[in-house]
Amino acid sequence: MNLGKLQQAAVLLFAQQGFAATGIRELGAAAGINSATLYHYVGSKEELLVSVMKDCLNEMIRSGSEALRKSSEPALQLAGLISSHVGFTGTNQLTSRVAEYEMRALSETNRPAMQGLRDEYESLFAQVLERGTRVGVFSTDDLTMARLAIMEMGTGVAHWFRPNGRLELHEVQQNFVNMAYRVLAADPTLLTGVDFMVAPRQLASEPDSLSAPETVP
Amino acid sequence: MNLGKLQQAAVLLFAQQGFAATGIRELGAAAGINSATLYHYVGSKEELLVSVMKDCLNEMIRSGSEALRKSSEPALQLAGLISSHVGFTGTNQLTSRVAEYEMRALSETNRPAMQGLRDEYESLFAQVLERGTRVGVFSTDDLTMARLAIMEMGTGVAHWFRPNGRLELHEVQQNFVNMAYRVLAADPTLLTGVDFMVAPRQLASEPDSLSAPETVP
DNA sequence: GGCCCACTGTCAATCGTTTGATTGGGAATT
DNA sequence: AATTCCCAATCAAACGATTGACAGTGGGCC
Repeated sequence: MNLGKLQQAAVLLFAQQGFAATGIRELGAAAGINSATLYHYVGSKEELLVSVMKDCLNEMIRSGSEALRKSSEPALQLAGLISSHVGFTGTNQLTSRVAEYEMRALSETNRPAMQGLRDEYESLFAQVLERGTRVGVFSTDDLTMARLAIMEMGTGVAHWFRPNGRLELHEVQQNFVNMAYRVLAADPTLLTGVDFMVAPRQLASEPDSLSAPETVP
Repeated sequence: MNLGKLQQAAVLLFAQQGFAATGIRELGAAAGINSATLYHYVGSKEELLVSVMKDCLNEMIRSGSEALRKSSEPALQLAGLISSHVGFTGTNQLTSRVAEYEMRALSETNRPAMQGLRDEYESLFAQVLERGTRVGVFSTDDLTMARLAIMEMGTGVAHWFRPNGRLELHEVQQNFVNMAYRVLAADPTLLTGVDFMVAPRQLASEPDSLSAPETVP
């Protein structure tokens, strides 16, 4: 037993039922330990959620920043950033869903810090879009709305992507870069022959098998 | 006191803290009644959630279907459908957020019916996109992903739109239609001089004042 | 002998729900 | 018009169950 295993059990249950609806006895049972033993690994139920969210957001920021460093051209930076975003979201579906949905479950003690990380991550997109617009590679009626729309559609990948499904993750990444380019009226030929793809890392908190409820299609 | 007022109080609390984290005493206090009185209006806490979700999804389907009937041209139908979707989401932010987030809170008794309504709504988009692609007004690498992306970015409006903010709702509707057209490589001149806009209705469950937590920007 | 890890058992608090009693005003009957 | 009746609306109180949390205990392992 270790924190990672506990996080996995927590993420699975939090994603399925929500933080508030998940009891610590349930968490313990899923992790194979007694509910009291849980307090040897984490100080409280909320602290467990915080550890998951912190790991998630930090990795998103790290991966996104790494993507930005691969080029100085805004259009290519955006491609890398979206590739990172979609790749991470597809690889860590449940964890990123928990990090998105359960922000409201945090107490006033922890929320500002987590919201700060989220804001920091979103600012990566804002910066790239602003620079790209300034140098003229992007064109939109409203840059703020374009940013929100692009981020949101990437985040949505967590809701429907299935490994071993019709599409490989790298295809999804590529396609979302294309769609974002269209939204921004960016020149898609800028991408030819350039490797902007970022290989996503799987978090310790992400359950291996996606035993999520599956209404077989 | 009536069901609508109760729904409003419920939606506000469910949107802020989630269904599971909201107690019926809290619900009663917010509605100005005793927790026991609540059971004269609804059979259970879950039934209260179901009534909200049912009203919400039914109105989304009704409004979307109405938009489709205003034209037989897929590109214009899509414009109306997106306008309806964004308009509804912006007008009923909290209600649609609850309907989206709290699907998992439903018991096995109620979830299939609600999920069925959601599927029915999504099929409106699928049909229009499929027809538009068939007649050649839309062009995408992957139609399914485009549909998911377009729907998701519209749904995201519930997360950031603020009445009396920088943008009017009709501007947001227009802009999202434009962005969807770009994603689908549709000809924007098809829209000139055509009134595809759908006026959104406010649900009884939607709280009037958006007294949501506001970290003043 | 120490040091972890895991257990049992228990705590007050809160959960969703039900009960029983009380109100007030409109409908029905006299 | 006066009286009786009814029923929706409301309440305080309490139900058993469950919650998050923790103190205390013991069994392995070094």
